[in-house]
Amino acid sequence: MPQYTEQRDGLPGIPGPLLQWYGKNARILPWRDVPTPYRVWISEIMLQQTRVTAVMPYYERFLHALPNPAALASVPDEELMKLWEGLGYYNRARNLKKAAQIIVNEFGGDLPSSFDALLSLPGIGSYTAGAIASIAFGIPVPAVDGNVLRVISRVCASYDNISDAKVKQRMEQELTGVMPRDCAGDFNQALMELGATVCLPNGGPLCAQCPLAALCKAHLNGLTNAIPVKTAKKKRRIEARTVFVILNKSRVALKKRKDTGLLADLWEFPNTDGALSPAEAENYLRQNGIEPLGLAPLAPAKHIFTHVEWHMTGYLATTARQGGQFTWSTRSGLEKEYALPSAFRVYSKAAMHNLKIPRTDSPGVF
DNA sequence: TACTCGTGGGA
DNA sequence: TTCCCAAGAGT
Repeated sequence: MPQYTEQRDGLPGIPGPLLQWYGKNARILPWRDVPTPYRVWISEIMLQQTRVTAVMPYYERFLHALPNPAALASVPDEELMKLWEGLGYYNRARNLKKAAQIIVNEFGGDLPSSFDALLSLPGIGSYTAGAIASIAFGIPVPAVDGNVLRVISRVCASYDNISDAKVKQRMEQELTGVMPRDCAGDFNQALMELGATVCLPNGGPLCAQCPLAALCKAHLNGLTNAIPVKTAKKKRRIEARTVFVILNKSRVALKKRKDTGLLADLWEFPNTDGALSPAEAENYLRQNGIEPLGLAPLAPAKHIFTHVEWHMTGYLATTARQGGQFTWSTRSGLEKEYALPSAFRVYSKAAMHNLKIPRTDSPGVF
């Protein structure tokens, strides 16, 4: 207990210098412009495990297409996925829609203004509930994300494992005690901003620029390299797959993924386990109702997910008939209609390239 | 608790 | 190349 309170006694000194620093160094971001509850909500969901630069091209487009909870609640799933295409963690978008339906049906169309009600919505956990409550409603609750865990661990020189959920819960309690009541949103954003731009991970903190350097125990004791402590990540497994770009005139074969697991319910090019030889590839096509006229190998490709790595072999095939259990998409459909995950990007490019100029079915053109 | 769920950028 | 990881949540 003594060591515990001693570790934490630096926290009350944080708000003053931190808020002063934030006043001068806050980045100009689209979602900070007009922080309405809906806009803050959308931004916070997009930013989960996702960098600011990745969110930028999606945010305004999403807000324009779906400007309020009612619009989000009634958007067709395919349109929703297309808006989210390439951003990853697609369940975030599905949970947005589910939550919007609850907001419309149970909260009169406006986001609820209490931490607990926000927390009850799909896709909103303790961090996001705290962020919306504080930034959009001014409620003095913490919003502890990876940045905050790192910053506070270093300020306190704590060797607690920040991967442990209990450590996060404790930090939320402690921050509640020092949270300025009149500017909770700025305080939370300032902590995150400091983590994102100054108190960088992996031995890269810019302590010379840090407003908390004078009271940061990790900095004062040369421990910023060792803190925070985090559980090592598990190694990825490797899966070999063979992907088919099957063309018929100006259309390409697509298939909808199953509704569970990785990239659930998104679209894909027909593909199967293993690295197939040309003979095996031709066999696969016939078994799936495709009589190939031409078959040519495409460049191999790799796609890295969090827990899996796809090593892909590709084939470009032409067929005289739109057979098989496939959906045949035009170039326009590929661009505007079907949500195709980034994992298939190289094959999408190959398809687009070959759909661009209609040409005769000849293997020689590849 | 441990695992799943995407993607892209930087060291 | 390889690893880390980014404004996490759900199961």
